[in-house]
Amino acid sequence: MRLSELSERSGVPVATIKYYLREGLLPPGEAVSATRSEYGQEHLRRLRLVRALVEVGQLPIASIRRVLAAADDEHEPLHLVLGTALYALSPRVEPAADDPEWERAESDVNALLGGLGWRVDRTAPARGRLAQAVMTLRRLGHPVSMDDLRSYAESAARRATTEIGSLPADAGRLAMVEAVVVRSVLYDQVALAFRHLAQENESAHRPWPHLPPGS
Amino acid sequence: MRLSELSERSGVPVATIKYYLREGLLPPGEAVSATRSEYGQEHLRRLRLVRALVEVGQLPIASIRRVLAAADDEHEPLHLVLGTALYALSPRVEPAADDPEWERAESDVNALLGGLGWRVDRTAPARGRLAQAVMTLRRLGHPVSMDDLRSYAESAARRATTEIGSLPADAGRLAMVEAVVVRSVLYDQVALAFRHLAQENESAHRPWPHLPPGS
DNA sequence: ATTATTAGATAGTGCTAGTATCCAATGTCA
DNA sequence: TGACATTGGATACTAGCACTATCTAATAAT
Repeated sequence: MRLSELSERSGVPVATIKYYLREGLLPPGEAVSATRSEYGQEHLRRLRLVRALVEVGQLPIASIRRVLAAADDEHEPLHLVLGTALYALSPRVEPAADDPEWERAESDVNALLGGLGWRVDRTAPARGRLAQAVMTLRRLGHPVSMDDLRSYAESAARRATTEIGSLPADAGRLAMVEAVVVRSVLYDQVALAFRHLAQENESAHRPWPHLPPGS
Repeated sequence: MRLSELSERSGVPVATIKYYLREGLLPPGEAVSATRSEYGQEHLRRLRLVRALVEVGQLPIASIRRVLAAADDEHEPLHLVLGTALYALSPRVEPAADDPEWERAESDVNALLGGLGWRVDRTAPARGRLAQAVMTLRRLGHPVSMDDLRSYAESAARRATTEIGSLPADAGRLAMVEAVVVRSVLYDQVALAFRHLAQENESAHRPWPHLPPGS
C-alpha cells in the first residue's frame, strides 16, 4: 500500500507518518521508485502500536524509539528485551547525592527487594523511582513502613505472574516483544484506572467527618 | 519569611516561585508594603507539595491548579474533594462516537463496576481511561476478559481499603485534603514502580524460548 | 546615599510533537 | 501527450508547556 493508504487505514495524518519515519519509529517502506514506496501490513501494525503507546500509554516519542530499537535489535536475547524495554519506558531519576533521606529510602528499597529474593538489575530505573516516591512521602509527613512496601510488592508480584504467564509462548520474536511492550504499557493504565476507581468507591463508603470550613 | 528565604529553604528558584504565584499554585504572601510580602510555614508546605506533584507525580501545572483549587474551596464538602481531586488528576478521554469497539469496552467497564456495586460517578475520567485501554488492547490482538478485569479490580479494592483507611481521621480540612492528594499521586508511583520491578523479576524466572533471530 | 530586594508585568527560552511548505521526480488519467 | 496528483526528502513553522530572564518603580538595609 502507498503512504496515503496507510494514512487512511490508520487514521494518522500523512505528515505525522512522515514524522515517525524521520524519527525512526517506523521502518521505511520498500522503495519501488524514486517517488514511491510500498508499505505492508507490518507497517500498519507498527503504526497502530506507536499510536497506542502515544495516545494511551502517553509515552514520549524518544522512549518509544528506544523501546522499539530494543525490540528490533536481533542481537538482543529475548529474555533481556523486556528489561531493556522496561528501562526505556521510565525516565531515570538521579539520586541527589549525600542526602540522608534519599539514602534511607534507597536502602529500604534494596533491603526489601533483597529480602524478597527478587531478581532485579541494580540499575533498574524503577528502583530509583520507587525510592524517590518513598522519600517524598516521608518528607511530606507520611511515614512509609517496610510492611507497607511489602504489601505493594506482593500485589504486584501476583499481577506479574499472571501477566507474564499469559504471554503467547511461541509467536515469533517480534510478536513476543511487541506483546510484552503493549501489555506492560497498557496494563499500567488499566491498573492506574482501577486504583482511581477503587479510591473513589472507597471514599464514598468512608464516614467523613463534618469539618467546619475554616478548620 | 521573605521570598528569597522561601526560595532558599525550599530549593526552588525565585523566578519559579513567582511563576507559581502567577499561576495560582501558591497563595500570595501577606503584603506588608508595596514591595514586600511575608510568607509563612503554610507557603513552604504548599510549595513542597507542588514540587512533589511536579517532580514525582509528573502532573501538569494545570492539573495541580485544579486539584488545589478543589482542596482550597471551602464550599466543597470533604467527601467530594477526593473525587474532584481525582478527576482533576487524569485527563478526560473523549469517546470516539459510534465506534462499536469503544462501546463494547465501555459497556464492559460499566457492567463490571455495576456488578461489583462500586459507587463511582458516571462521569469519572478513570472510566474512560480504562475503557480506552481495554479497547486498545483488544484492537492490538490482546483479548481482555471480564475475569481479567475483575482480578485487577479486586487488587485495587484491597489497596484502596488500606490506603483510604490509614488517613488521619481528624487533622483539619486542608491537611486531610492534602494527605488524600499526596497519597493518591505518590502511591500511584509506588504501585507503578512495583509493577515494573515485579515484571522484571517474573521475566527473569520465565523460561524464554531461544528463538532464532529472524523468526 | 548607595546598594539590594521586591512585586508585578512582560518577554524570551528550550523542548516536544507534530504541521506545513516546497521541490523535483514520478504516476495516472483524459 | 499533457494536465494533474502523489511521493520522498528536506526544511521550516507552530502550539503548548514549564519555566527563566529582564525591566521598572517602590522600598528596605547599611
